[in-house]
Amino acid sequence: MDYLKELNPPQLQAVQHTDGPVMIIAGAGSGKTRVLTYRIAHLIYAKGIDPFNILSLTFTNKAAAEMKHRIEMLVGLEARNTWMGTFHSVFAKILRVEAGKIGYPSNFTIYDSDDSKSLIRTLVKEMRIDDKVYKPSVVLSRISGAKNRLISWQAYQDDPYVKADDEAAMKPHMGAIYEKYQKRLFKSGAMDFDDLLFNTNVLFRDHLDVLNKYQQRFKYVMVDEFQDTNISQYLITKKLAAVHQNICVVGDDAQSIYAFRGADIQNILNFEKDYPDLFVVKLEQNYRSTKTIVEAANSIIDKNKAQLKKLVWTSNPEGELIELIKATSDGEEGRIVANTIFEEKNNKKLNNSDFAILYRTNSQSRSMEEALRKMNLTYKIVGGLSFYQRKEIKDLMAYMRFTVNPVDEEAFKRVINYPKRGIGDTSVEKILVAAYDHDIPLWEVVKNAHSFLPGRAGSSVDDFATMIKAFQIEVERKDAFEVASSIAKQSGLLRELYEDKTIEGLNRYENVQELLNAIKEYVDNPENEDKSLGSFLQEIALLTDNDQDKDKTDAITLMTIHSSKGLEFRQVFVVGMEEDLFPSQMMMQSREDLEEERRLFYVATTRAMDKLYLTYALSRYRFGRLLNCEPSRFLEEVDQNMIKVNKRMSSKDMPGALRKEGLPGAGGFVGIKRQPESRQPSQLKIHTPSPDFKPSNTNNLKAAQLVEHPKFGFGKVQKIETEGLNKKATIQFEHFGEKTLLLSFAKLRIID
DNA sequence: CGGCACTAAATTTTT
DNA sequence: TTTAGTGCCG
Repeated sequence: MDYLKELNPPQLQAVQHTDGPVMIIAGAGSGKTRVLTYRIAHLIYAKGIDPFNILSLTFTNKAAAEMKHRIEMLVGLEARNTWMGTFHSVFAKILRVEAGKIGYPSNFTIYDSDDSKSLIRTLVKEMRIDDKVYKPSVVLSRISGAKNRLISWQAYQDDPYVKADDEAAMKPHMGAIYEKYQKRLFKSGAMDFDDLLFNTNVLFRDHLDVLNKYQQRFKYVMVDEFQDTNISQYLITKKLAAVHQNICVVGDDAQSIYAFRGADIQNILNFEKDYPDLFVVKLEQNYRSTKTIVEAANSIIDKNKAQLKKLVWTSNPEGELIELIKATSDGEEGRIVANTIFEEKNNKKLNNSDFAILYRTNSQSRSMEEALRKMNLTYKIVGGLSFYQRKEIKDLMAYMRFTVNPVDEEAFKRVINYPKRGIGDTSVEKILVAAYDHDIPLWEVVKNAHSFLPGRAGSSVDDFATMIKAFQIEVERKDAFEVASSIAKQSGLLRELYEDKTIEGLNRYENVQELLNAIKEYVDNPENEDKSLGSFLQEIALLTDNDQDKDKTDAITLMTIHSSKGLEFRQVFVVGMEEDLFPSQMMMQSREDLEEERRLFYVATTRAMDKLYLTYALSRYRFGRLLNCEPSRFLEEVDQNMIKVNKRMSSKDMPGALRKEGLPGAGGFVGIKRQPESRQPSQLKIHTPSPDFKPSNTNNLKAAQLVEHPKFGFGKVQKIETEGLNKKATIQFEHFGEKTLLLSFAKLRIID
């Protein structure tokens, strides 16, 4: 077969070894997507496998779409029948079909993290506990962490170690919030992102007939970006593949950048244990980048201790040296980048789309945008504040959500008094309390508002209910687009925006129109069989605008390094190479965190095909204040032979020299010295944690290590045990005796 | 109940 | 710097 000739030997092995468990370790730029698509094509072509029996899981909708497209080119339209999508979207679809089995309505709402946080905020308020201690984001990430490890709220509360940890962290109500949160979600007919995976696990655990159905269906299972899977995801795939054992995972431990979200590199290591007859292939030849870039990237990742050994190499030409650029301010950094792109475009006859500007945090896009605009360079921003996070979009979506699922509390709170219809906070509160006290569905209260709310407010709610009922009737008869347009008009939302003649108001109005266009597109797309509003909502909940990149215009791409994974560009600028920004200060709590940041840097550098630029500024606006910055430690970690310092810099300003002597003044400002290496607090405090206490990542904690616990003080690790999914450490504390703590939750600082 | 003015917090990454 | 949340007054 022709297509097999286009593959190198390891790639060929990966494609042809179709049966049994397979792990493909794919270095950056090693043709991973090609292998995956060819493998699927091979299954269909050569092995005669029905596309219906193939499941491929990815992490982003974009990756799924891209793969689908490429397979279609190889195999033709039949490829549409393979199941391909993100973990979240595939299992949301399955859950939608099977929802009744676990007590959910099939039109359940999917809460995004804003909804989740808002719910947590109300719960904390209701419980009358300190909202400074129980910040929504903190609580949510704790709950999310538990769910990713498949710890239910019951298990959470039953575990004495978890309790001890929460108490030690001065957050004893965490378990109670978790419980209320889940119950409230259930009552609202809603699942958050983590529930989609958690509940799939529950479904497969409690309904073997359902599990069996999908096991039979998915004879071949493939997982892309395997290094980013969390335990919950891993167990789902493992269960699905348990019968046929045809599971193929593709990943690169060097590109694991989502540990903060529960991704667990252990999955890669465990994989070998779970499948003893595992077939492993390493793809090590890089087809993307120049020798310079590949070697520089290798020199970076070499600094990491935790990694699988592999040797990425390329036969591509040497290429240009990496350019290191110093700017005095973030503004100047932007101007230099814009100028350089302008020159390179002219010199090498490149398109805008050949360039990418990558940064650690979304907020850095601003100075870049300004500079690009001044040079009249077209750019597009990927990610950032999502289209779907805009208020006006969320408002209209909330109307639609509430129409389809009128017990959705978060949607209710958004729309009940917007546009203004004279129903204030007190009335809303009364409605919610009524539903809560009598334990009846929210919608029942809204429908019979007059019996709970006398007078004006009551009749306003009645009118509101009448309106929603009218929408619901439309949902029965019309497609998503017709209903959505009708909702936008009848609710008064469109009028409200139309009357706002400010520029932002105009923008908002246009955004709503854009959403309606998107719905029209959805309805008109023959691939979508179910054109109901409910179906659309389900789909849209898992979309981010990273996914809708149908831009035909030739534009420079601006995005975070995280969202750049899997992409490539001729020339790449990695900007903001500064200490505390990249590596991020928020991340710098342990060696593991630093290694994750370093992998992120590795991902950034390996996006470049021809040329890489690293830039940093000596000062930068943050929180509206001008701060002095220091070059990133990562700059020293790159093989210096691969770097040329931009002319603007004299050689004595090399980052190495800079770091030792502090920064020369930047426009009159004196560089700040890095925090003295204050790892060890010299004096032992017993009850109160050290002032600089920060929990370490304890994944690799070993016996005999010294640790500090915020409540129990200092201690020595006696032993580490693994019990199911959880690792426990027995620690002998200096003043508190021996304690056993659950590592996934214990806040421990490793003292090295 | 709604609007205005003040304060506090946010900028780590995403399904 | 910007946004979101809160409190006070009409």
